Amino acid sequence: MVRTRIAPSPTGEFHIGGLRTLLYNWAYARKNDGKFVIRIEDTDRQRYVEGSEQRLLEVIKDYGLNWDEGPDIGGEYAPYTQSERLAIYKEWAEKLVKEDKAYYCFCTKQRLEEVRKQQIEKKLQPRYDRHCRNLTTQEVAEKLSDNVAFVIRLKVPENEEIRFKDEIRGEIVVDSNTLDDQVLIKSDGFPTYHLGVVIDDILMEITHVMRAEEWLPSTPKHVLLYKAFGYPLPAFIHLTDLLNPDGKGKMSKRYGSVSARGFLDEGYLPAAMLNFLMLLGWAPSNNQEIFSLAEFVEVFDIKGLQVKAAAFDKTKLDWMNSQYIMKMTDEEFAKVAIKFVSQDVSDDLLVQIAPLLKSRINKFSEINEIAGFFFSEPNVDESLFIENYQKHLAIALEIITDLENWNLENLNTKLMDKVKENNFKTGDFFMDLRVAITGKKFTPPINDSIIVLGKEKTVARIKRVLK
RNA sequence: GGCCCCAUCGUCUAGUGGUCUAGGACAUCAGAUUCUCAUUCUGAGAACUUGGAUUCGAAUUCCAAUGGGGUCACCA
Repeated sequence: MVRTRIAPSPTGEFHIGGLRTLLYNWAYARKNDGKFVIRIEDTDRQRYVEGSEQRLLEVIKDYGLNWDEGPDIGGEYAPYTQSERLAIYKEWAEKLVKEDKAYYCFCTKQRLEEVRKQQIEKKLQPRYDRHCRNLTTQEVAEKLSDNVAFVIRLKVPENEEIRFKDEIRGEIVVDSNTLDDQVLIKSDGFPTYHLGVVIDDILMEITHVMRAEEWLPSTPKHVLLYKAFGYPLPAFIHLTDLLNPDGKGKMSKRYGSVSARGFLDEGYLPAAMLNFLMLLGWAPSNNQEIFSLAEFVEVFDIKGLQVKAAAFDKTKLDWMNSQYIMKMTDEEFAKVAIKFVSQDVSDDLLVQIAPLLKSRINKFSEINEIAGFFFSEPNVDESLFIENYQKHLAIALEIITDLENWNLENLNTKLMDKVKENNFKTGDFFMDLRVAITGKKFTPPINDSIIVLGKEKTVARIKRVLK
């Protein structure tokens, strides 16, 4: 049975790249009738952020995704929070020590720093000098009984080729001599990521480890650990990192929000975000662009995963989002829009203006800019008017005031009749009307807007301009 | 710097030795429709990093250079 997982740390907001990793893991489990697991890796108590775990779970739900086992719902392999599994890590690590695959290290932080400094001065690679690697059992026992602070380190074998297969990159070979004796258990008794992740993936029977490319360099250590514990390797799949829009460096806050929540707050639709994300680093063979979640699960295939890191270009995201917005019903549109409108407006009004806005916004945060004049009376800058605008407005006012059947078709014909009758330039006439009503030169169709706005408000706005 | 990964239009990508005068999408530009803007439609420009090797034939295989990314913690 396929079992995938994501293992986020509660250290802040959930990163958009993490959401993509989650999406692939989720889809792969769904496609293969497997299980998708969320495990909280909270072994760094320094960086722990209160409440972030809760927010993480919430944002995943808000994106419309779910999980089969996790810290909140439990499961067969509970607990799913690493800080609740400390005894396991300790036991497993001590077993490694007994088998001479790991060792106690009593070096102080100061000594470590000193060693590192000297290595750098001598232009050597900074790494642990294995000072404690060959302590006698006697020495270890003494220090332990003296309560000297310690860590447990992995005894990386010498002169060994470590091999593993990445499902999308092929075989990767690393010389064990380039590896440091990784700390497994920290002096506070918590495991490091490397220990925790391997033990839990073994215990939780994770079959496919799909994670970001940044983990690739530490995978050899994990391979060593799997071997040391005597378990077979899972399938490793290293997903490309997400790069900044200019392709320079891992995606950072410098170019805007990078949190999964942030994009929702900006007015991107969950389905559009997911659709955009699935195509960043994965492609189907048939060039299809728009995918529902269900379709994605249907066609998702590890073979389509990219090996080259992708730049996160918001331009295409905006287009993608606009596609989803245009497909919404007016009611769906209103339901989302109301969360972004800065004033109190009725649901009914939003449903009415929805058809005028759907093709005009890329994301919902733009709604006040494009539709603000529906919600409150705009300021009108007279310099926007064309010469002799009073004449245009006076005529329009007359027509609108006398209009009996308040509907678009009627308004269109009556207005156009007058335009022809007076030999106005159509564009100029409507531009003046537009500016008087909205205060802007770029707006939804003006007659449609007038119909929604109603006679009373329209008349008042024209009169206000005419004084 | 050591180690690891990678390299097709500006961006996301299709492409697994001949059908590639390299396809699609976004973006850009031009045109059509239109009361503005947008939508929609039509069209255009735009790429195989370089150098070797293998082969009758290479975007596709191999090697090297160059370039980009990642990683080198008692963080994940």
